[in-house]
Parts: sequence; C-alpha cells; structure tokens
Amino acid sequence: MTTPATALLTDEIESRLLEMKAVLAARGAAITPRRAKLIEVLLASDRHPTVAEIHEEVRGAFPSTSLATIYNTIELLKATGQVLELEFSGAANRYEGLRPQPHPHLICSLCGAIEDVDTDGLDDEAEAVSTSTGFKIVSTRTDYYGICPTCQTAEE
Amino acid sequence: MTTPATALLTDEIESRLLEMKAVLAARGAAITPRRAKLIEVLLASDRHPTVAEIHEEVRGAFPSTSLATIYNTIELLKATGQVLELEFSGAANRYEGLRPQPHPHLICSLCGAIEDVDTDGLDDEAEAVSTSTGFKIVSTRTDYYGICPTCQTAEE
DNA sequence: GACCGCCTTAGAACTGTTCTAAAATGTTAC
DNA sequence: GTAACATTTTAGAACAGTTCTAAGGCGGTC
Repeated sequence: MTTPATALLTDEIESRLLEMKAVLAARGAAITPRRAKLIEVLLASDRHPTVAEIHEEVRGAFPSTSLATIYNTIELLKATGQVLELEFSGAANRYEGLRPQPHPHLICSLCGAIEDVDTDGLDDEAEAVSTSTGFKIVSTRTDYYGICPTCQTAEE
Repeated sequence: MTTPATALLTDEIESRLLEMKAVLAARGAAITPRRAKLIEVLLASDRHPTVAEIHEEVRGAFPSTSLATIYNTIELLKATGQVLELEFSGAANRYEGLRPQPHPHLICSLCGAIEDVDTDGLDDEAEAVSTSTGFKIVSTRTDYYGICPTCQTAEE
C-alpha cells in the first residue's frame, strides 16, 4: 500500500520545515513565531508567493507584522540557501522554499502561473557552456514563457 | 583572403541598422534623428546597455533628449521584435539590438559583464519541456551566473 | 497656411525594495 | 529576579527604475 500523494507532499513539507528551522538555528538565528509562520506559509504555497502575499498571510496570524520583517527573514533564508528567489523586473520577486536549488520554471503569459520543471540533466548544458567560454558557472536561471494548458483550452 | 573580424562585425551592424530602420518604417514609424542615433548606439555597444547608458550617449548628439524618448523608442523596438530585453530585478534592464532572438547569456557576478552564448540546439530542451508539460512555449530566457575568465585570474 | 497626427519633453506618479532609528523582545550572567 | 546586552521588529522615509500625463513642437498633407 502506497502513501497517497497528499500525504507525501505533507511529509516533504514537514521535513523541509524542520530542515529550514535547523539551518537557521545552526546559524544562531532565532526561530521567532513570525519567522516560523513565514516558513510555513512559504512551504504551504504552491504558487511561488511574493513578499506581499507572504506578508498578507503572516499578518493573519500576527497582525502587527511589518513588511520589513518579511524582507529581513527572506534575506536570512537566502543567505543560508534555504529559499530560491525568482527575480522579475517590473513585478514582485517570487520565492520557493521547497526546492531551493535552481531549476527551470514555466511561466504562463496569460494567467501568470509559475510551474516547476523537474530536470536532472540540465547541468550538462551549463557544463558545456562553461568549458567553451571559460566562465565558472555558479548558478543557472531558466524561464520558459508560454501558455499553460488551462489557458490554451480557455482560448478556443 | 578572408575579411577581418572587425569588418565582419561592422557589416553585421550595418545590415541590422538598415533592417531595424526598415521594420520601423514599414510600421509607419518615423526614423527621427534621435531614434536613428538610439539604434546606432544600441548596435555599436557590445555591453548590453541600459536605458540610462543609451540616454547618456544619445544626449551626446541631442542634448535635450529626455529619458521618456528612450523608453518610448525601446518600446517601439520591442513591439516590432527588434530588440531583446533582458530584465533584471533591482537593476536596470539591458538591451541587445544585434541579436534580438532570445538566447542564453553569461553574467559575471563580480564585474557584471554580460556575454552572449551562441547556441543552435537549445530549442530541443524547450521542445522536450513543452511535450512533457503541455505548455505552449513562446520564449525562453536562460542566464548563467558565474565568474568570467578575467575575474577568475584577477582573483588569484 | 491651417490642420492633423506623431514625436518629444519635463516632471509627477508608481512600485517594489532597502534603509534608518527607535522600540520591543528575548537571553545570559550573576 | 534583574541588569546588561544582542537580536528582532516596527513604521516610515528613501531610493531606483519605469510608466504616465499634459503640454508643446514638428512635419507632412490638402
């Protein structure tokens, strides 16, 4: 008997939650209630939330939370490699806590949905580029812009 | 006897210059002196210039040029697919007129240099992602972040 | 030469992010 | 328990890049 997908997801979130807290603690940072809530919000969301969205949700639990706290905590998570930041010009950055390693994303130009792409062998490309150019490649960002299946059917 | 690289480059710039003007003209847009200068600046630069940098240079020829004109003209070029916009959060966008089709870039985290990556077969990856996800992929953005050869030697 | 539409200007407005100074909240030593 | 101290948090100002707005300038057409 296999575990249902939702339970698996919950387990994944749960273990990341513990991991993230552990990394912060190891660095000497306090796991304050606001920070704990922020991490939960980040992991519970499958939408690559913005700072504003995270702020909104954390304020549900701690109404006096300021925006600066969200930015500060995200900064802390970034510094420890616990969050992946997707920067967008002209729009708010988006954050991902579950899979903080760089990986490609699909972005729907119509509805704005952002989906993860699971790839294993993408580093081959970076490897090839590195050897041909002499660059020491540290990180890769790949975004595919297009129309998601839902919007495609809605268009017809 | 082969043509020297610099002459080739000049030819490439020259033909792009004509092409860009032709596309604008075909759309009914005037090739004003400011716009012509902007296109020249864009093509002459190998640094993926920002709007501010372009503005600075165009002002060398037409001192009263406002920033809005640069933004407007870039917008016009974007609308006709004649310029590639590289968006950066927290930093100015950068523009490329010579090769307006999306292609990967190498970005040095130390000196900020941006270099083009010449690739032919990168669409295979997009193709694979498209079939596996159902997304209709329209455009791809790939940035490799790392340390350029120059900065690597300077580090030692 | 009057009209009309496009081009341009200067500056205000806007958005997301970062900074600042002060207040709040722990934590630790004793 | 409490004094001293570092960390966290707050509210709002500051900032940078981009977009918007209203007005004026320019050039072609009839």
